[in-house]
Amino acid sequence: MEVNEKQIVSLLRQQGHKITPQRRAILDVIARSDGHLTPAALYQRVNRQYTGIGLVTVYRTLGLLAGLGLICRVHTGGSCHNYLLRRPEEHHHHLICSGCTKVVDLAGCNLAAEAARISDKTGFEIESHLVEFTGRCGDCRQLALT
Amino acid sequence: MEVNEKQIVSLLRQQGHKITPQRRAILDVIARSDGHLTPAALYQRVNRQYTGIGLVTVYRTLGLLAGLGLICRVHTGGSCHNYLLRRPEEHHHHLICSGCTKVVDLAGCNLAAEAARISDKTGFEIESHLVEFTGRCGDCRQLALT
DNA sequence: CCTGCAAATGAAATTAATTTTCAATAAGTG
DNA sequence: CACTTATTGAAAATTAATTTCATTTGCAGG
Ligand SMILES: [Zn+2]
Ligand SMILES: [Zn+2]
Ligand SMILES: [Zn+2]
Ligand SMILES: [Zn+2]
Repeated sequence: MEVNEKQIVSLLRQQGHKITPQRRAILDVIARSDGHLTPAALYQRVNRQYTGIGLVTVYRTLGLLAGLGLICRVHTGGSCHNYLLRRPEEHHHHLICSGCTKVVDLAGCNLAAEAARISDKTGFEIESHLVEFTGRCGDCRQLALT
Repeated sequence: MEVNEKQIVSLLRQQGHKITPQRRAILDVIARSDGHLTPAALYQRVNRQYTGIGLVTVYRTLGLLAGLGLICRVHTGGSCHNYLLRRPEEHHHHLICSGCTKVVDLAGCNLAAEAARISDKTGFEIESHLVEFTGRCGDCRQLALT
């Protein structure tokens, strides 16, 4: 199920990207890592085994891989420079336009059962959840047509 | 349904926070704003009507309000300093431990129907979605007991 | 095996967001 | 009114991420 290094390499080639030692090193470290890493943490790991691989290259490679859907990004809350929305109301979800960053509140949430299931399965005590849909609003789609 | 300024003020007082002119100004602007704002944008708006309110105070007030659940944060993708996870596989969701930031992949997703419904209702063309559950893992809960 | 060119790299500078520090100020209690 | 303590804001510090640009290099084509 998991995409292995060889597959990634051939996909990269297919897409016209070059296979550099740096990219190989990064892929290798990712392949042998568990869990998740910040770009900086990955940079450190890579440089424990290989030399002279720049942080910029790590950023660029991660961007490339994420863009191709080969790795995934996680918002780990923390101090992400988030946008703020007014209107408290109850818990709800968000719909964000990728064109103009307009945000629409989505009332209602039926994830309680799902949360309970996850809790049972994983032993986590679920505290909260975040759901965001991303898409293009009508306005932005109009603009794209011209 | 919405919490109004007066209610917020009394809640703040209840919690032992002081009601300063700065906080009033920020609350006032939030109350009259639509949609969402970055801290910087809010800062600008506040200073169009009031004078001498520092950006730091805006940050602090937003943090306070968000902490009390009176406003909400949105991750608008962009260049949030995200954490990265290995393992591509198919689309899936995440469960994040708020104690140790451990991330667990949650296989399966049954939000397609929901996405279609949202699309119909809002006119957005849904491109993707993000679901994150946050909770405390077994290990972190153990630690908390001591 | 060469050659040439576009893609990729990395050091350094830059941009940007957010947090910390700390002295001065002011809210609210009694 | 006075006192205590939270709050404020300017400036510095921290941190993350991107841009720039000269140099290097993968690899396609000969
Ligand atoms: Zn839009
Ligand atoms: Zn929900
Ligand atoms: Zn944990
Ligand atoms: Zn999903």
